[in-house]
Amino acid sequence: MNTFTEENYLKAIYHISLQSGSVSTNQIAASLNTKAASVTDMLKKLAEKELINYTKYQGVTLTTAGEKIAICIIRKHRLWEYFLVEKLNFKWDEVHDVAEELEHIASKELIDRLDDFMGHPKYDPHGDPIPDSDGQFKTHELKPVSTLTVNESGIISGVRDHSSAFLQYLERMQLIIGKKIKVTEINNYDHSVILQVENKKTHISREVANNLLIVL
Amino acid sequence: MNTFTEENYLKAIYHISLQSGSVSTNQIAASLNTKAASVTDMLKKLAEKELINYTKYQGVTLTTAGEKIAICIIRKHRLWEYFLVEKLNFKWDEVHDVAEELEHIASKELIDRLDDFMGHPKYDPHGDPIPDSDGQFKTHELKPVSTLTVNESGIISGVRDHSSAFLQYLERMQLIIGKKIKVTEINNYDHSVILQVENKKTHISREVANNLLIVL
DNA sequence: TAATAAATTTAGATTAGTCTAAAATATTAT
DNA sequence: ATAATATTTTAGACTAATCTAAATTTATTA
Repeated sequence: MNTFTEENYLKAIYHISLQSGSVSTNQIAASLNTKAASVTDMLKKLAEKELINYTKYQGVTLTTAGEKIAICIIRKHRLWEYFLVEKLNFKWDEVHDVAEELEHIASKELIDRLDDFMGHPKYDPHGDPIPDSDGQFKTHELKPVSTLTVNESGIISGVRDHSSAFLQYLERMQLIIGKKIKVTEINNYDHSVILQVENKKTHISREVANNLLIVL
Repeated sequence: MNTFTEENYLKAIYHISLQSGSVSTNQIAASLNTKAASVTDMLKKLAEKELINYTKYQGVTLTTAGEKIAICIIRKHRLWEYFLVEKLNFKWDEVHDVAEELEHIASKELIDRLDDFMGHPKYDPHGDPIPDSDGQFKTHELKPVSTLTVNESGIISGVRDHSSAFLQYLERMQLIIGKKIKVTEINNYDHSVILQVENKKTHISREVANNLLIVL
């Protein structure tokens, strides 16, 4: 088996590669709050175990084996987040750190039973898809609110920023997963957006519109 | 905070001291499957942190601070065991190893909410008491079946051996927590015991009778 | 009570993960 | 194309936890 640290590196590489394809040493260091030198050491170790493809100075990609582990960790993370919110009444901005610990509990039996217990949820509390026990998952077609034009509408289905500051802001604004929104106005000057949410109007900045995701 | 390893040492010291008062280096080494030399190193570290009272060659006891941590770990272990059995349908002989991992999740909030979720259970699946969030707990007066005389009866309420072999044996024999038993015969030669359990008679060895605990 | 045995501690090494500072390589901009 | 800059790697050191082997202390027993 792999150490917590190895698992965290694989997960970080997976997440970064979803956005930028190949992954650099510095990106990993930034994402894990560590130093580039430490990352290099770990990359050698992971390459030795054939969990990543690594050539000096050229960045890394996950091997099939490495990706499988990364997805397994993500499955665990998201199932635990779902559990914490749905069963233990945590708020969606409070669960990340605890799930970071829980995701490293090894037992596959545990996570599959937890999945059963909760009825095989497809999305976690932030709208991210939960891989099934074979690592399969489907993301719905998500678009930032900022890509909508006036009169277009959609259903809030995810976030691009998972920080608790952002999540708390959304909760305060009642911009919650599952709610239907409609763009009623876009400010030409600062690109801020006015939304119709149920019977209220809500004004959000371009930055918020960029980080709030909907399905049409 | 303390490392997993430190927590495991404190827990081991706590458990051993319940049975034998003061705790020796070798007892700890045996209990943690490690070597006496490693234990000595850790004892110095724990003494440095004032979690144990330690004088060279004289064995150790927990300080108040150390005991508090040990009880907190035990609370977590037992609550998770309860969760695994009651909510996720694990068998009572399957939960120990997973709980050994789960008990090291730091969040106090998590464990208190888990406790709420399950309705503040007082005993874990093996009959061991679950400390409350202040570390308080009461053990019921447990006696081994082997201390009963003919015609005495009691309710199965705990075990002294937590090995899965023993737990599986008890399950197969339907000697399950909560069941009422009555001693109908004691064999003078090998001290084996015949029990009346519901409408069946069950014959158990002295060793089993020693490790099976009842309340009167 | 001295000799032997058992338990414990010290000394010195090892592994995993991390770090800083310096060296090597890659990228960019003139 | 080459100098300047940025990125990455290496070298060497540190901490936590472990180990074996040797030394020391305590306990036992003859």
